[in-house]
Formats: sequence, structure tokens, C-alpha cells
Amino acid sequence: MDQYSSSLVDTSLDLTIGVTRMRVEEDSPLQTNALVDELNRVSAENKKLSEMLTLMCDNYNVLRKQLMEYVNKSNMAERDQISPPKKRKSPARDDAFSSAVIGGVSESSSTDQDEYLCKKQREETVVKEKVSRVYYKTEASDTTLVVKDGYQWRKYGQKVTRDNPSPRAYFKCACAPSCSVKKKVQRSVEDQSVLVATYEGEHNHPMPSQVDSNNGLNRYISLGGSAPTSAAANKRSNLTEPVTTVDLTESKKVKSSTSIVDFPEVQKLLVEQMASSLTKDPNFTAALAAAVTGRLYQQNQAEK
DNA sequence: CGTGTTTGACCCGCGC
DNA sequence: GCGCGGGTCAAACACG
Repeated sequence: MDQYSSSLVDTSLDLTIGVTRMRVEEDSPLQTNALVDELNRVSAENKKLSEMLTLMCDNYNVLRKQLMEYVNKSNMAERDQISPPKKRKSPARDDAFSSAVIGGVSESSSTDQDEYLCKKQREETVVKEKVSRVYYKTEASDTTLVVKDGYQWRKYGQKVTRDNPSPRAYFKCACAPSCSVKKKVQRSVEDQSVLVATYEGEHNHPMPSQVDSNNGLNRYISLGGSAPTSAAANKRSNLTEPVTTVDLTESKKVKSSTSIVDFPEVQKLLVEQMASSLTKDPNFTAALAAAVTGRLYQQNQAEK
């Protein structure tokens, strides 16, 4: 484990102290009652949180379903139109709906166009199969567009784009051509301290250096968002780290995100992040502080 | 001298 | 058809 984990541990509250103390004093009936009350309260809170989580999941599923329906409708509408043959579509211009749109441009009457489109779609399917975006927190003064994600990259271009004053760097996996993964790195328009890395494709090889990736600067992974919030972006400073990633609108991406979570290390990181988020939440810490002081007060009263 | 980066030129899709 | 803009190439350059 690295500095992140340790920093997370440092910022967390040691909740085991109270537990050991409670065990020592569990002889008192008053204490038992208080403990039962506390247990009931915590259980109720837990139940409430579970309900909230269930509600959130339901809302997410509903939204996701609506999105899928919308995408399907769009595709049908596109298919219904006698649209001119589409030329190559730039991967940079299709954001969230990239893979879903692929099916929408498949119909054409011309044989030449068919051949062309099929070829292009095959390429697109390969390229767009996995397009994920990761946000890395870095210093705004840091002008390098280098993101240490464990893999080795070879820079092959840099370009200033119209929509963003900061240049965009183009990287290919160092294992190319055997591995055709590409990466684009550009600073966020909204927050110059955030690097937006767009990954295209999937590595067909393990990380060249697990040591680097483990000791590296960017292993703090967060799932679910689609844009860097200032809160997420400001969680830490100094080091480049992914703060937001994975576009959930793409089914394959969902698969990739869940598979990422399957890794025990990532799970641990997620748990740490949750704990960190909780301990950083002023409401939570205030409530916790109130509970602890209340508990101490009860103990003092019981001892008298 | 080998390897990686920089950067201007070029290619090509797309909109007008 | 033309111009714009994103993406890629490759020669020149820097560095260890």
C-alpha cells in the first residue's frame, strides 16, 4: 500500500476505542440499556440508509432504462431517415453514446458504401468497444500532460483544440502495435487542475510494472460520475489521481466498471474512499462527535 | 547512439 | 467544392 492508503487511514476515526470501553463496562444494567438503545438507534439508522440506497438504485435503474429507450429511439429515427452515407466518425466527438450509436448507422443501400461502412464499423467497434474517461487531479501549475496510470505510453502528438485552450496530448500504448490502446490527455476546461484522460481500447497485456502502478501516484479510483466536481477534484492536491471515471451509459462500460470493482484491491480502495468521504463529511463527523460526547456523558452519569 | 518527445505537415471527416 | 478542425505521421531534436 502506498501513501494514499496511509493518508486515508490517518484521516479516519478510530472507532474501536469506544467498543473496547463498552465491553469493559458492560456489567452495569444501565449500560446495557444504553447499549440496547444505541443499538436500536444504529439499527434504525442502518435501515434508513439501506432504504435510501435501495431508492437510489431504483432511481438509477429507471434513469438507465429511460436512457436506453432514448438511445434506441434515436437509432430508430436515424435508421428511418434516408441519411447520406456517414463518413468516418471521429471518436472524440461521440461521448457517452458512442457504442450505442454504432448500431444506428449500419443500414445503407449502396454496396460500395456497405463495404466501406462495414469496414469502418468494424474498426469503430474495435476502437469504441472500450472508451472510458478518467479524471486525474493534478496541480494547475503542472503543465505536463503526463498521467501515471501504471501503463507505459508513447506520445505521438499534441494539438490545441478549439474548445479547450490547453493542448491535447495523444498517447499510444508503448506495446503498440501489439496493443492498440490509445489515450488522449487534456486539461479540463472547468478546472485546470484536472487532467481528463480518454482511453480507447483495452490493453491485451498486463501492466508493465505492477510496482510502478502500486507505488505510483494515481491509484485512487472512484466510479460513477461523469464530470469532475470541484469537491472530487479538490479532495487531494499535489498528485495526479483519477477522481472520476467510467461512463455508465455504455453497457460494455458498465461491465468494465463492475469488473473493476471485482478486484479486491479496488474494493478495498472503494471502502477506504467511502470511509474517507464519511469522515470528511462535516455532517457525519458532527453527528459522530455528538454521539461520542453523548455517550461519554452517559458514561460519566452512570459512573456517579 | 538509442530512445523518447516535440512539432509542423499532412490526411480525412464533416459542415456549409 | 472548400475550409475547418481533430487525429496521425515522421523528421528533427533532446536527453541519458
